[in-house]
Amino acid sequence: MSSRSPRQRRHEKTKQEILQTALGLIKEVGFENLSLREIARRVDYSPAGLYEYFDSKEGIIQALSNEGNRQLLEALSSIQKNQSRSVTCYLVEMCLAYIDFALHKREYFTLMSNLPSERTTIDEPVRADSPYAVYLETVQAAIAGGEIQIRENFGPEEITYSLWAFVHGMATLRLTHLMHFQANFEPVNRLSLELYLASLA
Amino acid sequence: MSSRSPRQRRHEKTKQEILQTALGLIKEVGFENLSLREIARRVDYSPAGLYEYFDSKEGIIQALSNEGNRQLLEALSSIQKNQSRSVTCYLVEMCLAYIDFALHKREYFTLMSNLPSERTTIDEPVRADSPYAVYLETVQAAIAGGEIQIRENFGPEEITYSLWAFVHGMATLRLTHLMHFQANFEPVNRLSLELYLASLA
DNA sequence: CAAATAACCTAACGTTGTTCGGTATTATAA
DNA sequence: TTATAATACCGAACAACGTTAGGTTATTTG
Repeated sequence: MSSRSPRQRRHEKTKQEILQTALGLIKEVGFENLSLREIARRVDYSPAGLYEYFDSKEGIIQALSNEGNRQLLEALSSIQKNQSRSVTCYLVEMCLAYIDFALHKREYFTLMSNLPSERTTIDEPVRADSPYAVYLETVQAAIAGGEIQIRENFGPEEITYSLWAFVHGMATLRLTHLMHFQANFEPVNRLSLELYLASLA
Repeated sequence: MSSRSPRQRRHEKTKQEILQTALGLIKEVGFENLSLREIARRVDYSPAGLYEYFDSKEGIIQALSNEGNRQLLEALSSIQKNQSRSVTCYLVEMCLAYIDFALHKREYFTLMSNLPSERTTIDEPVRADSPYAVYLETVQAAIAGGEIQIRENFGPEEITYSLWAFVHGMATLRLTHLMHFQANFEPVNRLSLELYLASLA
């Protein structure tokens, strides 16, 4: 698992320390105020020293985005396993889990929102380790089980996209326009999603 | 309409020139790379000179956001007048207009996405000149016409919110994650929205 | 033990947003 | 019309930023 040489181990360790510090800093001051120099101060390095571990500030952000993607993937996958009802029910829970992740790990979410997918065409394969893939898989299971019907120009990918857009909208709205709105959106979100999924049957 | 004194007129004019220059700059280099000094270079002012017209860089962004809000409002309102079918049909077109605005005037849209609403509670009144108000009005018309049914914990505001989240998700996804995806999303968006609205009947 | 590599720092460069002090220019009031 | 006040504008500076170059020390490898 960990690299053999002590040096490589130390390297990996401080790399993680830098990342965790950066994450905490984002939590404190927000993504747009993330400062490489402040990270350096907190890990007790000179600004230049960090460049031994990351190519640039953007590199740190990239690494954190990947980690966030991994965590979101994990959050979504754990839903699929822990329940045992209809597939559509899974779907709703997964959708709500997406929103939950956005709200409670917003340090990660705001990072990830700015990164484009490398898939440029419907013909290209879906990245297996993407949240989208998890949704797609579940939608396909729902179709196979007859819980969701496909239509003209509205196959599994289109359905998955629309669900993703729905929850992504709920999440981003909550974090931006509605950031100061005092209310629990979970019931409304759940109901909306259930209604939409019902219309796909 | 315009202020009486020549000085005030000139002031307003260069203010607009600054805003337009800033807008063009955002179009060129993106919001995150907007530079006050570069704006100053292009309008042939010293950086300090701009502070006679705006309190800060943020002030310029604020002004542009307001203008964007005005334009979005106009785009949405024009839908309502030019058509003459069912209210639900209006709604779909208005939703698609939101996405259209986001894609074709993304300089404005990206600005606006970062600004929080001042409404903090469901009890506070809705700002009349907000896109949300336009949607809400139309949803209420649809309810009054019997095209949409309200439910427990799912009144006009909740329905409007869910629609807004839906289209906002479609718009932001298209501009971030799916920015390089080569496809026309309009048919899928339309179909999704029609299905969702049908489930509200 | 020598050579090579990795780790780290100081100093600097070119940016950025913003403020201060001063100088013109224009409008207002006597 | 002239004195006073307000506006418009700029040069210079400040503090902060991301990044790079060059150099020094520590560690690993041959």
